[in-house]
Amino acid sequence: MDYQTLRKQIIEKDFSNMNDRQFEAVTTVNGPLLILAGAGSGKTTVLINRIAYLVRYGNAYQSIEVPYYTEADLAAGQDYLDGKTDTPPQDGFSVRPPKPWEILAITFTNKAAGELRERIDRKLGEGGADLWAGTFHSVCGRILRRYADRVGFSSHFTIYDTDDQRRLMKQIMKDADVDEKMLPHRSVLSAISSAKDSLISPQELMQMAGSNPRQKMIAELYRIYVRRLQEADAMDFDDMIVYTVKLLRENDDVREYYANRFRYVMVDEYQDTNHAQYVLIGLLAGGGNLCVVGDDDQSIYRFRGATIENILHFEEDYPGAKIIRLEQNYRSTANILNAANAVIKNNIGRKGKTLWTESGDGDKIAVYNAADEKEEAKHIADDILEQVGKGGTFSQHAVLYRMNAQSAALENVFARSGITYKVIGGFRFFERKEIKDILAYLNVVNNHQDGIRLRRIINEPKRGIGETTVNRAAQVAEQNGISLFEIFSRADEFALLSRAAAKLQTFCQTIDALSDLIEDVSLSELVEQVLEQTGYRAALQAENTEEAKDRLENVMEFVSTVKHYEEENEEPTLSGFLEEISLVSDTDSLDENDDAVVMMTVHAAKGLEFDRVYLVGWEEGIFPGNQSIYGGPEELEEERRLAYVAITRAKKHLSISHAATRMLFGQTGRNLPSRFLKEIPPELCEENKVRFSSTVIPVTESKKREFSSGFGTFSSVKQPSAPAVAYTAGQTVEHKTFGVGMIVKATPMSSDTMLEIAFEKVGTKKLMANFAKLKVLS
DNA sequence: TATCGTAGTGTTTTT
DNA sequence: CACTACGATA
Repeated sequence: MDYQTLRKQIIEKDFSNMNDRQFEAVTTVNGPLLILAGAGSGKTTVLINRIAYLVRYGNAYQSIEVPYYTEADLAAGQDYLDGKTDTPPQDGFSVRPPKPWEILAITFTNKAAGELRERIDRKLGEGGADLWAGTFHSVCGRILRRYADRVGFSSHFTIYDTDDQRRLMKQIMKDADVDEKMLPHRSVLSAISSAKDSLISPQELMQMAGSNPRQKMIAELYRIYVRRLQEADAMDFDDMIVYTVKLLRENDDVREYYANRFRYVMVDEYQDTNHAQYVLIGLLAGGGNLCVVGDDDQSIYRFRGATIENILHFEEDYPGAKIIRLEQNYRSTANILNAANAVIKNNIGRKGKTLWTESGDGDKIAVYNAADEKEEAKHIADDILEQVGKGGTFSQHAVLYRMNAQSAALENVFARSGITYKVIGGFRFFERKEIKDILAYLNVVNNHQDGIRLRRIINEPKRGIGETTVNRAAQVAEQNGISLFEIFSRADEFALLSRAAAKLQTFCQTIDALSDLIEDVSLSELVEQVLEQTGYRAALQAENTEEAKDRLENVMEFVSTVKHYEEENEEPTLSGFLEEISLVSDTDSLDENDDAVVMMTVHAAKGLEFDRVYLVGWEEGIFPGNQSIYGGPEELEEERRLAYVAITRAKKHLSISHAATRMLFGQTGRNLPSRFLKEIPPELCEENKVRFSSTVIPVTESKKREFSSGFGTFSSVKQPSAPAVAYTAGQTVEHKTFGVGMIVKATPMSSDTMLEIAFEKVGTKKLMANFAKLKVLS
């Protein structure tokens, strides 16, 4: 057997766990490639294998005649990248396989990037850490830290979040005397954001505005906003993309450096890229070895500028592009998959594909009509407890809703039922007031120009520096083109500020002293010093209320976050830390090691999968939401894609529910079942599997008529009853399958007792006493 | 200047 | 409902 055939065989064996399509996707590495990957088609594995393939074999499989790489080639490649020679690798293709640091993988979350690195490490033994993997924002951050000066920022520029943007815009509009009633800052910001997503400059927006006064005003505010951000040495999320594009467009050397460095570029979730990101990808993937992975049916971020056109026009944008479709689903049962297919086929604007699976039908989809949102929650809680009682875990369950506000009703019931749960998204740790305060301090210490953060903390804790003082100082700063901080520190020079001058200058000295510490002291020590020197901790301690105690605890928690960061990073820096926490996404914090039911929005669930999924609030006006019902067919199609994403999260069991009446935002409304529910063929569903609810739900006459087919007619309600045997912590028991164990915790619930038992062989499990059929040994 | 109270307001989805 | 923003008062 000749060498090449042998080699081919080795590769085929190495990736023998891939199906034919997947194998093709893994080994097609040269030139543009679009992988249309349906939900659950194993695209993550494909991506990982593709990188592993590249690093191990280069382009060997396709261009078998290219000689096996030699030491000399390696050296040549190294030299090339070090800029010692201008000769690119021959034919534009690599002769030697690329190194991990020559591969760029853009993922949707930081967590996905981390997993990618880890799994590359596991597969190749090493090298994962060198891989450039991250979200658009973190990759841009990394590039910008290095070249920010080329676009007018310093290397430790600040990142403004939505709240900072809001504050800044409110200030700008106040300065410009714009009436918020006519033009809310919210709409200005969203207009600016979509302009940035499309790479439209303030000048261009002004031109586009023509004579429309409202549009002209927005463009003018945009111009000021951009300037103010630059003065503050700050970027918002959109800026990170915009300025990276600007950097690469205007600096040939930088563009060439990255385009040459990244010989292979991969972009996941391509359907959710916006125009700016699209341009960025084009600039980075100068070499043409671009592979994008996406699913037009899962495009759910139109509201933040994502355009499905990017995926629909990929072939035109990159001539000669190859398209590979992955349509075999390995995640869900046939019933779940068919339901998803049935729903999405009602959309018109799509590439069109039908997922199939070899797995069996599985459970039917449980459809449940609840009286109201409380009953809906109870039903789910009962179902989860039943599963856990049978030996299941909490963490295999997920509840998905359309908006964060819907979590409250579920949390209430879950907490009372003794269900361990975790809410992803909503109010985040880093959005708490006390945390934002400390972050503001750190940001100001890091960057004195940061006026927005400075305003936040100048009188927190109270220093007797009021709004009037700050506004006066801001005016002086604006007139002289000096930063607010500098005015504060030179307060004695201005008559207007004489009254507060001493206080202002003391404050500035404290900040300056803290800034001096950055070089000499560890990050956590710096944070300690900030808490100490600024009097923030002392002020909280002095308050002596429950709330202050709570906040103090959160502050401590924050300090341990800092310590954690220090341990995780080889060279921890203040700006690095601040950037990292600005860019964490909600799902990054998801840890599948703790056993808890996961609750989150459908958006947040993208890319995740669970054995048992509960979709709540499938009602007209909720899902699809009113906005989309009245917002035109495009909006509705996006909503349907969202439904498709929701359904395809489930592996084994899917439950969809809707409530006849729902209390939301303080009002009780009646909603009809969602149209998406009607799009699922009835034969796949099992309607209203009536169960014994643990509590009496009062049903009024009028309501009874509404859903007589369902809950209303079933009036038999099981009374809460104590379990046959009373269990207490400390008892030793025997379970049929788990063996002998000791009860660690016994939590009485409405009609049963939840037991936490430490088994000798299988570890700690949570069981329901009535289900577990335990034998008491002692 | 700080605090308290009330009125008003807005609520998709997120890096 | 829950939060914020603003205005009146101490």
